[in-house]
Amino acid sequence: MTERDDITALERALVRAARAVGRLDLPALAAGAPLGKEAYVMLARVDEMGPIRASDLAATLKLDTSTVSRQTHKLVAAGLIERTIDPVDGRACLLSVSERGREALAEAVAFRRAQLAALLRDWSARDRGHLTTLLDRLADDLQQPSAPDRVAQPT
Amino acid sequence: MTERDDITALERALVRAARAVGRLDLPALAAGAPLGKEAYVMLARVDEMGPIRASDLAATLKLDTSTVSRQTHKLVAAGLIERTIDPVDGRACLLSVSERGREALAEAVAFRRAQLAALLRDWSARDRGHLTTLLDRLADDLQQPSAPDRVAQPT
DNA sequence: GCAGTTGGTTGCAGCACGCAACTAAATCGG
DNA sequence: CCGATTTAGTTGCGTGCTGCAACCAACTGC
Repeated sequence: MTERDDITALERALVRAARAVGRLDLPALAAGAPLGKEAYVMLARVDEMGPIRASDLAATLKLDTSTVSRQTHKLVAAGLIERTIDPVDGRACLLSVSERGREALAEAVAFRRAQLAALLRDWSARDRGHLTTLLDRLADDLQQPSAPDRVAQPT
Repeated sequence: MTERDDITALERALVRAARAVGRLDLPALAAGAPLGKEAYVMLARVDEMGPIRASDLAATLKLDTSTVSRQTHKLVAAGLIERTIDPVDGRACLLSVSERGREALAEAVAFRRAQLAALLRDWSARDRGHLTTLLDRLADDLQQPSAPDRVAQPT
């Protein structure tokens, strides 16, 4: 029974926080954020995973390839991403962050960091670190392990 | 410098976790979840805030009244919410959860709890509690205090 | 070299959302 | 008490992200 309430409370907190985080982006854009949420996530992923195929990007983001295709096209059009043909496979393309993209990403990171720092200005470093650790672990457990998509499938 | 990296890491973890939580819903629906994310949030809010006006609901959810109007209409059509005219103001309506709605909500809560419990099955009660506390505080700080929408406005 | 597979793009549809225009009901001032 | 203004909610319109399915082009295997 304790665990029951325990999990329920966590679920509530999770939904609430996820919502709050998500809603942070709309006003941020109005306030001059350089990149929208989706562009930011995608650009950051491309940046950290080096030249990467569109399909691999889609896989790591758990998005449909069509969605990635559209988003990357936007980023290419904006000059933030470069697309080169994969030398070992003529139909694939390798995505990498351009110089402009790197700048935009740095700017976006700075903006978000400042925003978050302002919002959490009275948190202790200890609590921030703790939350970071727990969130990373949570994200890992939510995606990686046994049940990313399937939740209750006997296989 | 330490704080700088500290916040950056937290921001990354936050985005990742929020994304993971959000993406949990799509497969959940496929796996038989009773309520979509939005319907769930709205129904839960109506449940906890008793009979509530549409405009107040919109305010607490930080949504446009038009969005709330549409969503609640769906819920009413589904028989999960009852809409009565506010006795003290003929243009306002009071929303409350119907009996069917209460059942659906309970079912949804149970589903989500089970899902989460499965995903976090090897977490200690201590860590779960800690995360819950931190997330609640985070959600509070992200919405309530000084900077819910405006992020950098001198006022 | 042809059949089958795989990477990516595009048409289509669904959904949530915000803004603006609108209706109806309340409230205010004369 | 009546016209003017404000307020609660609804609806039209446009936008953005998303997945699915059909499609094209390039690779792979027999």
